[in-house]
Amino acid sequence: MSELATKYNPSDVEGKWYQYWLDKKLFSSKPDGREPYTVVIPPPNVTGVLHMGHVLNETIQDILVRHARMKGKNACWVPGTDHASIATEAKVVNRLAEQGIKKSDLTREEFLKHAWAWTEEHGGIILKQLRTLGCSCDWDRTAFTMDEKRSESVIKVFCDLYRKGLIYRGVRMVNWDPKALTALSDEEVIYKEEHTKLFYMKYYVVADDIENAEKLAAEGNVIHRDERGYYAVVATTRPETIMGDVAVCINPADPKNQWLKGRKVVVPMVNRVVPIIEDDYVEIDFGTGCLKVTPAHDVNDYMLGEKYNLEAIDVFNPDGTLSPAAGLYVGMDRFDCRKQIAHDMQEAGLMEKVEDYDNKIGCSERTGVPIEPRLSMQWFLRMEHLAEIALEPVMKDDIQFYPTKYKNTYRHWLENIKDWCISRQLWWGHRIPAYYLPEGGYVVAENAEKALEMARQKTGNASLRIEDLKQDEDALDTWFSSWLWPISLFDGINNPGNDEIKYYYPTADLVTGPDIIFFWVARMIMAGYEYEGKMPFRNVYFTGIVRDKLGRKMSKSLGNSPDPLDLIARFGADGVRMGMMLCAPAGNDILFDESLCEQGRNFCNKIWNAFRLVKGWQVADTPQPEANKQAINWFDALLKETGAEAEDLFKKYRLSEALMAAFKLFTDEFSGWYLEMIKPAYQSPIDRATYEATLRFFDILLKLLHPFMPFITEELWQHIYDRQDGESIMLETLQLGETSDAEKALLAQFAETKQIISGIRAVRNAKNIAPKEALELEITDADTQNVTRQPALAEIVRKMANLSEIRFVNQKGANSQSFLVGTTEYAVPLGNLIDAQAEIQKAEAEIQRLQGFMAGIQKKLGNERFVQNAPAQVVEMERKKLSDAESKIAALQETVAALKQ
RNA sequence: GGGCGCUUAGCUCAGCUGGUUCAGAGCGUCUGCCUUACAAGCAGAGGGUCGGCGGUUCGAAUCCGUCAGCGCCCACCA
Repeated sequence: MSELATKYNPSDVEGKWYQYWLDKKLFSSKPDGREPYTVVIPPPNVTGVLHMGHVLNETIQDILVRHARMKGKNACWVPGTDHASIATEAKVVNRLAEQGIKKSDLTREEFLKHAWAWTEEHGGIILKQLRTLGCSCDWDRTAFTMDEKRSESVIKVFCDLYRKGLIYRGVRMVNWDPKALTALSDEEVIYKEEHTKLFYMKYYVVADDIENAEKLAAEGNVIHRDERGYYAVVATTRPETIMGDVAVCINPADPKNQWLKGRKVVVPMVNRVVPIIEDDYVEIDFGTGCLKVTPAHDVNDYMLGEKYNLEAIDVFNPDGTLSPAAGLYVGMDRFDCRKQIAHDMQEAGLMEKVEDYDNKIGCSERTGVPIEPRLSMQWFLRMEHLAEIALEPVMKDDIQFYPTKYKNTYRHWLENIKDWCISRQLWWGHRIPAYYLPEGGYVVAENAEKALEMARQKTGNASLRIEDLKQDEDALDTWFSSWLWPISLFDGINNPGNDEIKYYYPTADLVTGPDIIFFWVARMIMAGYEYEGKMPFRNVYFTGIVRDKLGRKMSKSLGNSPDPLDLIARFGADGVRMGMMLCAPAGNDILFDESLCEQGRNFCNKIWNAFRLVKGWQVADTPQPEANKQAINWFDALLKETGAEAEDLFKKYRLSEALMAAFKLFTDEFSGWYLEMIKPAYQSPIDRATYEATLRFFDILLKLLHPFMPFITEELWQHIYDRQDGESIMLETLQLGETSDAEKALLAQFAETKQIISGIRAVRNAKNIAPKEALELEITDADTQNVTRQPALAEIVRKMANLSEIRFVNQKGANSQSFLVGTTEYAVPLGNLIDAQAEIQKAEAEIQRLQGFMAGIQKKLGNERFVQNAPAQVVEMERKKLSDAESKIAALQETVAALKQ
């Protein structure tokens, strides 16, 4: 190790140590007597590839897991992937399309064969990528939401909820994705702002004449008439749905439209005669106050349809083209139809006007296409009960959210929850275990055999065969499997109360993005209480969204997302991890910039070089200098103090601050101060006691840093001492203990010592004196408690500031430059380098400032209400400030006097 | 349309229930150094009337009100 390169090369060590950890099974966890610490990975999509969001998320988890492991806990981080039904199915469909195969030409079995092939080909790539990041997952536990155990769990839970009456089937208005050809849950719809048009269309009134037209107009009615007759004007953004119109609705209190009450109007183009109905749902001030009612294609219209018993005419095919029921434009895409019908109505004189309009359109989260509200038969899960059991634990902080602001979001959702549409018209997923009977009706059962038994019982027909039953074609929503993840990973659904679930559940921390708080977090809490009677995790750490330094979301289309593997290749995994963590306060968005990784890499290099220095020393059995002894005591105290600070930050999940504390400890305190204090003169050996203490410090520092930077810390830890095969820093524990009062005093003394040294260096800098040139220091004799009265500290000051002498004097000589530390003045004699005039000016300015400062305090102390009301401590502090300022002024006045001589 | 959050040095952020010498950190900037661990470095310095206004208080970055800007979430105005 004595001929180490001056620069750390991560690629030399990362692969080596990861393999070592794997070979020695260091990530593996089995239940034992230790306290468990469990984390389940938010399963990435099985066919996904690593992006910066993952890097953030998995780095945080790995830090927490490694930290817990080093606290002596039995850490278990379970990895796995999600089948991501709709996303994966879409990818498979696309690939098949490239090969000229249409999904509709395949049977379910054939399609699934392709899907599994795809999954095997691409599946798990992301898990391999996590290894390059250093993630310490127990890979033997790798699970998949569609593997055998997890699938069994899902089906079992479905059946259970069905039997409890929480799952039902029915025709409802659902969010339909015309591209994926499936229903979606409300959570899978995202609203996008869009510039559209508002079309004002003429609905002619079925009446030759309107009696009292003038009187009605005088009362505020707005009556339209042209050469063809009277008409109502209906505003819509979706003219292509008029073929499904079955009524026009007005607000009964709308003065503009009183004249329409009880009348009938003709739907343009289709010439259907429909009634005017009245409901106060309609906003009087929107458009013309006339709403066309299309129960099959709008949630609210559906509600009106139900209320007034109107027919629902579905004018669209599942793929969003016009259906035969439309009668017109059959087969045309809904958006082409919109343009066409608008044009045709314009031609036919049926369009009053067209305005620009900004609208929010619900789009499919996965395919991006606008959602079509559509009536269809779906499976739903009732949520009232589940919402109820999931709310309180979060409100009471049994489950703690970081940051807490998400509690509000969580509560709001649960308090306004709607039933969960859990069926998807997809093949890739868990098939709904409902079996339809030949004579109608269905049974729900874990498998076909059980279903058959139930069917025979239900029908009384003993000759019923399995082939007579038809299983539901639909699959379950992906989240219907992932909501069981913390339980199903330990097989708690299939084998309730087994040793693993008893030991590992509830898990400790969940790390995830706030974007899936409803999709996943809330539902895991529901399932946790419903099936284990306990919370699934104690803490939820919500990460922010990774953005670029301009604040833009990272995306493929913007091309602003760096490839994590490329970053790792350039900066090392430790460098990337540190770069990520430096900008990652919980819950805040992450403004990521490559230069942060550079900082991480530089820090690795710093550690590396500190190691080179220490390991390069010759060791001799010489007596230990007193100064070294004190430096060691000081650094011991500092380690304890910083260790406790970092520990506290860990508890608060302020990981970037914990890292910063460790970073500063290593860079500033250890490298900048401690090593410089004890560093032997060039080519001189170091005494053994100091050397060994230094190795011990290095060992502790590496442990402190290990959760953040696993690779370099392992590499160097292995080289500090001779280690046994199988040993690893990740298995070490770190206990530093409390700082004693004596140590606190020592820390204060060193703080002062450092200030003196910095003061002298500042003088050097200001006067451009080379570090090699030794200086002298004068301190007033009156300061009997000065830290430099201690020979060890004086020695340190001498060494670090390159002084030839420290003198205690009655009166300092002329021509010296001075500075204050606390209330003590330190003077550096500089001979003719001193510009007396400038020094006097500086000192006088400082005196003036201090006098102003004193005046303020005196005023405060002169205020009776302050002295009466403020705590004694605070008043005392003010008095101290006052007397300190007085001393400082005295010292400065002395300086001025000396300079003026 | 509701709700939540944010606004502190050039950038990213700490500053908890108001009071430890006229506000802190990292990065960047500036100055000087190729000093025999590290120029991916060292030493030092500069930089903020804590978004605006008003209030409570002996005392406010911190509490209250209000305005402005930004962000997020929820919501059935076609």
